[in-house]
Amino acid sequence: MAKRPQKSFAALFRPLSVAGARTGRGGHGGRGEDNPALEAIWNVVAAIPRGQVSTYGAVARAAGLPGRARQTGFALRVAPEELNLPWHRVLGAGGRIVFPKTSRHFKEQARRLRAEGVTVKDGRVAAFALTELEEL
DNA sequence: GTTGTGACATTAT
DNA sequence: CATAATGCCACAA
Repeated sequence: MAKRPQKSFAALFRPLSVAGARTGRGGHGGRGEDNPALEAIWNVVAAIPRGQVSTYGAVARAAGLPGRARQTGFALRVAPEELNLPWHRVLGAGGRIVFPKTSRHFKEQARRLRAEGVTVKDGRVAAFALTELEEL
């Protein structure tokens, strides 16, 4: 049966030249993904313990980027799967999933969270599952 | 260099 | 609780 290729999340978005996310800081022969901000965010996200969830704002703050919650989303969007980042452990404010309920990501994220031991109800997770990420 | 958009947050209505 | 508006900052065209 020919089922749809079902591309991965990142594949669906296809940010195009994402690899060159570097803000054109060219110069000295460096590699592309040298964005400290992205790396910091990835680092924080990867540091989220299993069974716990965090929010974009908290991750951004833990990454050293207070007030840049959106950048957290951007970082995850361009995050290569090779990093195996638990993006599903990152939710919106109040532990609310930012994806539309009818979206594929929503179900996938909820499904994964359940697998982690987190109770998801109506696109929300138990508040006690939220972590402050006191990174540093 | 300007405009528009975004895997958000917060506050107001 | 839902929607609207505003803020905030970075990236893309």
